[in-house]
This record gives sequence, structure tokens and C-alpha cells, in this order.
Amino acid sequence: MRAPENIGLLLSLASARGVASANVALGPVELNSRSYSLLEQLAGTDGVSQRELADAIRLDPSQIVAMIDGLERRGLAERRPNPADRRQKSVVITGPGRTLFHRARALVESSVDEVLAGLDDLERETLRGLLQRIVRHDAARLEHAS
Amino acid sequence: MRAPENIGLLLSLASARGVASANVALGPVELNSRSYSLLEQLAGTDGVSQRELADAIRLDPSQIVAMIDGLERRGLAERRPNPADRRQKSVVITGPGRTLFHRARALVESSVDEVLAGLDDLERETLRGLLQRIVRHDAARLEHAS
DNA sequence: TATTGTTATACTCTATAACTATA
DNA sequence: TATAGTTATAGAGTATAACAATA
Repeated sequence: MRAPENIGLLLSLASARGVASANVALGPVELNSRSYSLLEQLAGTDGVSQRELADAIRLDPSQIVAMIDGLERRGLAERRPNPADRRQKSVVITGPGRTLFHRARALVESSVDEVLAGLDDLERETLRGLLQRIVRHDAARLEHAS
Repeated sequence: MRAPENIGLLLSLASARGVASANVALGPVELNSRSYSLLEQLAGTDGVSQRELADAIRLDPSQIVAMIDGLERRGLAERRPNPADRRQKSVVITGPGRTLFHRARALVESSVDEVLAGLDDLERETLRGLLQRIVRHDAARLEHAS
């Protein structure tokens, strides 16, 4: 059977392939594509609220709780009180967390390389740009809705 | 927060957005993005085995069973014996199934239109082409593995 | 009154193994 | 011995609602 025309199905299939490949690649560091994305967010800031993390990777705040619990149990991240707003907790990546993240990033990069094996660098950038615009457009829509 | 660079995460987010939007749009015809894709496959052939359907939309054969059960219960598709190989069943779309499919397709098309609102026609074709190459490349990989 | 983090719960998805009938 | 369809089941992922502390 040929590749489908249905762009929604194509997105699902490509995404599922990416997630599955990343999950396999991340086995050695005991992360999956989701906890990797979370760690990546943490590595990019010095202290974020769980609400911000939830928005960034589009996950329910209640699911973030369990994921941070997992990272904290492994010493990869920490919850710190936020004096400016005592409702919030500032989640920060630890030294070991950062070390693991760098290892994980290399694993993910080679998994992405497998998934996108048929595309050259320019095409990868084009794909990234188009997807970013879809995601940004969606973020704006949600913003507008609230 | 900016749109992520991580192309795997971008694929997940865009795909999730597409699925969610399609599921809402398909509410009136009581389908979801998956059963729609299945019906679309059926509409494109006159009789397919469940195994072929499973390969086409990359779902486990055991999950296809339940989905065909659902379509059959609603009179949208039928299982017919395949005299050439009595292990197989030939799944065919019915008249009412085809009618519903056309209605569903219009709903999905406008949902895709919302998700891709930021992209012009040429960009949509580019995106489709890139995704097809990822999916095709993956299919070839699986073929080779077996 | 609204928001952050939390807990609990139920529901959908997904993966896996085992079984039958056919090949 | 292998394949198509089926059933059952367990696990992961997801969505939702309610609650305490704080704004």
C-alpha cells in the first residue's frame, strides 16, 4: 500500500515513529520521549514552575507532578520553594540531571537521524519550520481562547 | 515560551493537535481520527484483509478487530468470506458507510484547514511530501526487518 | 475568586500472549 | 510450520474533578 495522502494520518504515523524510536534510543538512560522533553525544558532555564512546564510540553499539570516526582527521586531535578509566589515551586535541573541530559541528547539526536534518514539538512529545516508554525499557531489559538 | 526546536516534540505536538481537532470535528458522525482513517482505507478499495488494514494504518491486528466490529455493528462495513483464502476475511465498505465517509471527509478537511491555517497550499504540499517520505522510509525499514 | 500543586479515578490506548482455523 | 483473525489482559497514557494552600 502507498503512503497515505491524509495529512492528519501522516502526522500521526510520523510522530508515532519518532516517539517509538526515541523511546528505544533513550532506554540506556531510563528516559522516554516525554521525560526527555521535560528534562530538555529544565536544561534550558534556571527554575520554572510546573505550570509553565505543563504549557511547554502540552501536558496536564497533574501529569507533570508524577514526572517531576520521578526525576526528583533519581536526583535529576529538584523542587525549590519560590519566595515570590509561595503557591509555586521552582523546578531546577541538578548537576547529575544535566550530565544525563547531555548523554540523552546524543541518543535522541541519532534516533532523529534514523527517522529522518531520507531527508537532507535543508529538508529537515523546512520540516522543522513548518511544524513550528503549526504549533505556534495552535499556541496562539489557545491563548486567544482563554 | 517559544516553539521548541526538538523536531520529535514538534511532531508529537502537531500530531496531537491534528488528532484532537479531527476528533472534535468527527463528533457528529460518531467517528474518531482512527476509525476515520480505517473507513478511508476501506473507501479506497473493494475488499481488503484485516491484516492489510493493520499494516496500512500501523495498528495491531487485534485492535483492527474491535474497530471493524464497531463499523459492522453500525452497518458501515461488512466482513465477507474470502474464497481464495478461507483464513482471511474481505472487509468492504457498505453504501451507508460510503455516504457517511463522504460526510466525514468534509468534516476532517475543515479540521485540517484549521490546524494548517498558517500554511498556504504550497507549504501544505511540501509538508505532506516530507511526511510521506518519513513514513515510506519507515515502511521500507520494517519490510527489510521482516 | 482564581491559581498552583496535588491526589484520586476512570477511561482510552497500546502491547502481548494465547487460541482456532486454515494454509 | 506459519498466517489471519480473535479474545483476554495488563500496562501506559490521558482526561477530569476535587482539594489545600496561597494569591
